[in-house]
Amino acid sequence: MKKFTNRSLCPISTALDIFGDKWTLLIVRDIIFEGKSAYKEFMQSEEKIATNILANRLSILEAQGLVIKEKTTGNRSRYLYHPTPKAIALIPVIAELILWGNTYYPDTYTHPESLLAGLKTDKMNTIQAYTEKLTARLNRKKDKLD
Amino acid sequence: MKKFTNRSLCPISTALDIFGDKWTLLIVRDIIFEGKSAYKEFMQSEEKIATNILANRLSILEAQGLVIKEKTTGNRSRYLYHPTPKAIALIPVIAELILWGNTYYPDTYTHPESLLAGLKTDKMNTIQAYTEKLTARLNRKKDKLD
DNA sequence: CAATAAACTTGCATTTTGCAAGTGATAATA
DNA sequence: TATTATCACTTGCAAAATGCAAGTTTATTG
Repeated sequence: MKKFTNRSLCPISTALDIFGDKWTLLIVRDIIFEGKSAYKEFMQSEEKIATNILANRLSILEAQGLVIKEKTTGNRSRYLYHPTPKAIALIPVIAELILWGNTYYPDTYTHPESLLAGLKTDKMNTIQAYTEKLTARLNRKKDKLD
Repeated sequence: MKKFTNRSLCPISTALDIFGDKWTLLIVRDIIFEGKSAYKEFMQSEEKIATNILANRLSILEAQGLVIKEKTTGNRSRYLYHPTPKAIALIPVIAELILWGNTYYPDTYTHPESLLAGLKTDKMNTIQAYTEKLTARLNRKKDKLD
């Protein structure tokens, strides 16, 4: 089990204490930009995460309040992982990562392709659009529970 | 030795292949925002990086073209690590990390304190100011060599 | 009700991390 | 000039994390 420790009161190191590894942000990417929500879907990503690592990271994301785990009934996928506002707030971070990555490794690309294009031509609006879309979806979910 | 592998052509995963760990970005933080350049200075950071990890990460940063290692003479510090444009281009990523971290962990703070304040009140200008300052310093260094 | 599938868990070898101690080269000091 | 100190590491080793394959459990479909 990966243990959680706060190494300092630096916001950067605090953030890295949570997702400073090779896998966690890829799961967030899948949830936020690819609309994935099932365990199986995360397993299918190109980077081939190991199943025990995925289970571990999902539990950390849940414990840190970045995802909520929903139990469904009568469905093939029995659990669904949804982003919280705290995860949605990572969109600007990931957006800058995408731009940096593609600047220095130009043969990289995103799913969907329009994401990278959008960030290049109008970063602010692209970030805002994704943020609002996911926030709206989250609010609809919340309304249903009332 | 940590080995470098490209897990996919995703710009995010490509970026994480380089600095997807708990330490690398903290070294970049020290270089960029705290003006550190000597091995000893990195060792003194609050997070207490182990000396073998620091040596390993510096060699990776150098190999990936994020820092250049300068040999000095007649000085106390015999080697100095300077950021390349590729490292300077990480400023927006780190800036967003700072904002995210401080939003969800409000008792965190930055060195210098003005950095966090600046990002909160005028993100774009703060990023631009740091970028230009470091780029100018880099160019002065380059001129000297001509 | 048997077979399939989803979401894990377990076991184990390999790799990475963390900690302490040691080393070699240069620089300051007596 | 000899000695001491400092810097930038390297090495050794125990502990933790990762990667891979196989197994388990619960629900669902034919």
